[in-house]
Amino acid sequence: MARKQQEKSKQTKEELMNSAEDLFGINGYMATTVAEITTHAGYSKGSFYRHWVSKDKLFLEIVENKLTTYRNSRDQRLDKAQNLEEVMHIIWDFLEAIVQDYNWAKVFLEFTIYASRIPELRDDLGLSQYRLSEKVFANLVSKFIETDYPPEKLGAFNTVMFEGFMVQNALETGFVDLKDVREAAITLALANGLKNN
Amino acid sequence: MARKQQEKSKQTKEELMNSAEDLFGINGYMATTVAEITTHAGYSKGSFYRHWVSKDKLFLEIVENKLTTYRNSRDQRLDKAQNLEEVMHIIWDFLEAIVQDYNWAKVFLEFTIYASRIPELRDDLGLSQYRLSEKVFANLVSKFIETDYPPEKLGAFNTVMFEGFMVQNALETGFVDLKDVREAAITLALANGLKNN
DNA sequence: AAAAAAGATGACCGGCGGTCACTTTATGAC
DNA sequence: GTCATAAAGTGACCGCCGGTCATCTTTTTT
Repeated sequence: MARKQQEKSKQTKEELMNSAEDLFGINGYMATTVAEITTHAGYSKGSFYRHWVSKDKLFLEIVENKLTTYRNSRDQRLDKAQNLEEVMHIIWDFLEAIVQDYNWAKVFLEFTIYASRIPELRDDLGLSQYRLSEKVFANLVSKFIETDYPPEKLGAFNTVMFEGFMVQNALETGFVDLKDVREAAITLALANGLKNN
Repeated sequence: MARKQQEKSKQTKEELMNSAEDLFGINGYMATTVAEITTHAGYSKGSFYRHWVSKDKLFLEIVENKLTTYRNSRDQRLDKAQNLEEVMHIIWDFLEAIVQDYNWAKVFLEFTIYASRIPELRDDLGLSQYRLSEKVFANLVSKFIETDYPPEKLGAFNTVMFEGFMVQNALETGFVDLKDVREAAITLALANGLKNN
């Protein structure tokens, strides 16, 4: 059995991922170098490429792990929703949890913009496991929509407003906070999705 | 008189700016190199740094020029606005013009996210000549707001939704288009800013 | 015509993501 | 225990980036 080596390899990969997660969260994607990631974890630069083919792919793997975690905690609560407003609050609790995780949402936004210029990476990010959940949002709200407003648009406005907020937040303009945006998103959803509101 | 030299210098700078504007619009900020900008304009790399201290500062100068142009055409129309909905349409005509200019809004978004990690650059972008006009928007809408909803927030939601749309647009997710976002922004403004709507 | 000033050049620098020949360590057959 | 094999780990090296600067070329001044 070559178990000891496999375990060591797995452990090294985890140490590198944790190191990367720390550094990306603090300094952002671009400003974090591969050499910093490996040095911070106690390895040399060459070790990195035993585990990932590029810095980009490591990032995608971290994103996938994080989003999976968030989605699990979100989905546990969804059955309890009774109306459109409650669904919206669960969606925004989910989005708020992302913001509060180490500035991770800011890093994700940075990577998203960067990736949009690289065709292969943009295609990767279009896959559902890497995206905020436009389609899931659409399914969630569709049960409670009373009008003929398209649920996929109503769902997508959540990501539009969330990502717009992230841009403002990145620049620290201070005009709006997350609570304002959450309220605005709910106002908009109720205005479009309910009759007589 | 050293006029001939000054004119030549001015012309070179303009040629480099035009070259940069073309290439940024096509390939984005990061992917456009200084050497490409100078070669495309018919000069060597060293010439660039006679006119700007960095690639960043050139970009800021282009942004300032562009925003000044947009604002002028926008401000000519503002006196005619009679109510909140008309003001919102003028604001969104302004934002729409930005999108339609060579994908420039996408490039500006890319630069904004990049700059947010660099303190000096972030401070520069916070200055009004480089920003979409949260405060101007606030002044515009405040005349027609009937509720006690803060006008600066109502104005800022325009930039939030616009920049959120830009992120979606950069990824080509295709869930919402600019018309949807414009309508949503107006719905939101009327819901928050007018009574009995 | 020659000195001075300004414009233009490209080799060079440190640092980046990524590569690869090499060293070190663990494994398993004997 | 010994030793061949394979996997883990290393760091010099590559091409390219933004930015620098000694040098060359052209224009202006005297």
